Amino acid sequence: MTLYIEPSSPDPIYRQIVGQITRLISAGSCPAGTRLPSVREVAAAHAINPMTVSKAYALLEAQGLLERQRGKGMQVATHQQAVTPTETRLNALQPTLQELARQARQLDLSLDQLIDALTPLMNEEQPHEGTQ
Amino acid sequence: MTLYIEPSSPDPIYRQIVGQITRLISAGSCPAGTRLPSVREVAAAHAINPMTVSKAYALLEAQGLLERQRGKGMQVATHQQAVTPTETRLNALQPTLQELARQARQLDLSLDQLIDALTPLMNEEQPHEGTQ
Amino acid sequence: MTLYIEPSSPDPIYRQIVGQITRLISAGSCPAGTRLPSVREVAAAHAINPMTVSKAYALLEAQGLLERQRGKGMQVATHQQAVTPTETRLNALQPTLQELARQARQLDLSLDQLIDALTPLMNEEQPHEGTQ
Amino acid sequence: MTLYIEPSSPDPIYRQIVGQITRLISAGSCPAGTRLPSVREVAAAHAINPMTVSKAYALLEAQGLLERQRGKGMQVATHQQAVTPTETRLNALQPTLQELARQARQLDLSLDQLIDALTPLMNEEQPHEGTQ
DNA sequence: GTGGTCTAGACCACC
DNA sequence: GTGGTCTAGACCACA
Repeated sequence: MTLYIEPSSPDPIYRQIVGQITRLISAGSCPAGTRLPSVREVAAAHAINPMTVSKAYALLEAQGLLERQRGKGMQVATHQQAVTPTETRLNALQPTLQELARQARQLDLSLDQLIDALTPLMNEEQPHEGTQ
Repeated sequence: MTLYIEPSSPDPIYRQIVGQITRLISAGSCPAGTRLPSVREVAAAHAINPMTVSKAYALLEAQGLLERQRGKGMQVATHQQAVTPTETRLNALQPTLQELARQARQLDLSLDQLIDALTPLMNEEQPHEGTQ
Repeated sequence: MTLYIEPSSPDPIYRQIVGQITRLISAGSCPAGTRLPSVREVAAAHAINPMTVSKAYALLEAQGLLERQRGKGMQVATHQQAVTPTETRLNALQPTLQELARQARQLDLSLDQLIDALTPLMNEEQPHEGTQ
Repeated sequence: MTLYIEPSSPDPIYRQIVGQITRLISAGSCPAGTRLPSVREVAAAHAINPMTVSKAYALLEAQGLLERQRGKGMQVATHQQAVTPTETRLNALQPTLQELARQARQLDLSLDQLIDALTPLMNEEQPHEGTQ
């Protein structure tokens, strides 16, 4: 459960956190019950405001993905499915896919060119991942 | 040079305009010297405030993509290359591509699954849109 | 990083701000990372509308001279050179120099006359100003 | 009496015309009675709007520098001094000189550097001159 | 007709 | 606290 924050990203830090945790859970990388790093840990590790981390956790709790254990921090909700079905995970990717397709069309780039550009990005050994 | 505005999009109207024009220019759809629709035209056509359009144009001018012709409106900067090379256009797409790859890896989706999801989006006859 | 505004100047306030900050940065007076006074501070200090300051900052950001730190204000872009080389700074002065030379030639004034007129202006202790 | 127009200059076309003619007259290059090219000639020669030329001529007439001869165009006012004294001509240059000094100080450039940059501009054989 | 400038005010998002 | 976004309205400058 390592998070990667990009402070200069166009999308806000709290949303980066929400997005990453959401995806890690639905991919099954964090089984139900997994303990999350504390707000302070995350804040210190990335030199960001604890309020920002707290906001992200609160949103995830409101969505039912995380559970708060008083005095012990947050954990992945126990009633979480083991793994979200592939179709559901693809749906979660739709907005980004559509955004990409839109920009590619405006830039007059073909599907093949897209695939060529995407392939190395998917294959390369990434530390883990980045912005969100 | 038709613009498509999505007022309810998460990203602001002026940025939608900036993004679209930027891509249209680099795709070669607007050769150097092309006249842009007037601030008032765009504003009236999309029922938005002229200031919003003006702001987009001012930013594009600051970036050197547009030039002002006093009393005659704005045009695509004359020192603009006819068409931005494919490589450059692919570079412009990098942030979105990386974002997609990161999300896909976090969701534990494969390159093939990505391609399958992307293909229909690139092929389908898009009605016309362009959030950015 | 003190700004001097001349509300009655022929050139607009936002452009005075843009011009001053641009020159301060290229003279090395504001190393990369320097925090800028907040929009509201500047607006209050000079009794001008915050939007006017904001516009100047937005343009400087579009030119890549400033960076936004979300929730913390603006700073001089980190990829900014420590000090712009003399040659570059002289280049920034070229338009004004050429303008001067043109006018002087039309007025049938010699280089020596120009220098005599310029010398006191460069030596005098300037109170503080900066139309742009 | 050749004019040089720079449509993309920051200062408006009509002001370029006014400035050039004013300076040429005060330098003695256009003795009293010299006929000026017609509004249409100037407009056609520089592909600018006749209204713009007309506005410049009207301003010069209002200042007493030009006289309108009905049906025959404009000429340099007959009561014009042969040559404006040097001091007066230097005064006309003051705004540009001050602007230059201000920018140079903000750019942390020295008087000597200014002179070095100015010297070639004053010596070079210029077609005649440019913007204004 | 074109764009520009500034103001005032309301509201949002982020940290 | 920071900046951002948009609106509405008034007025100016330029061609």
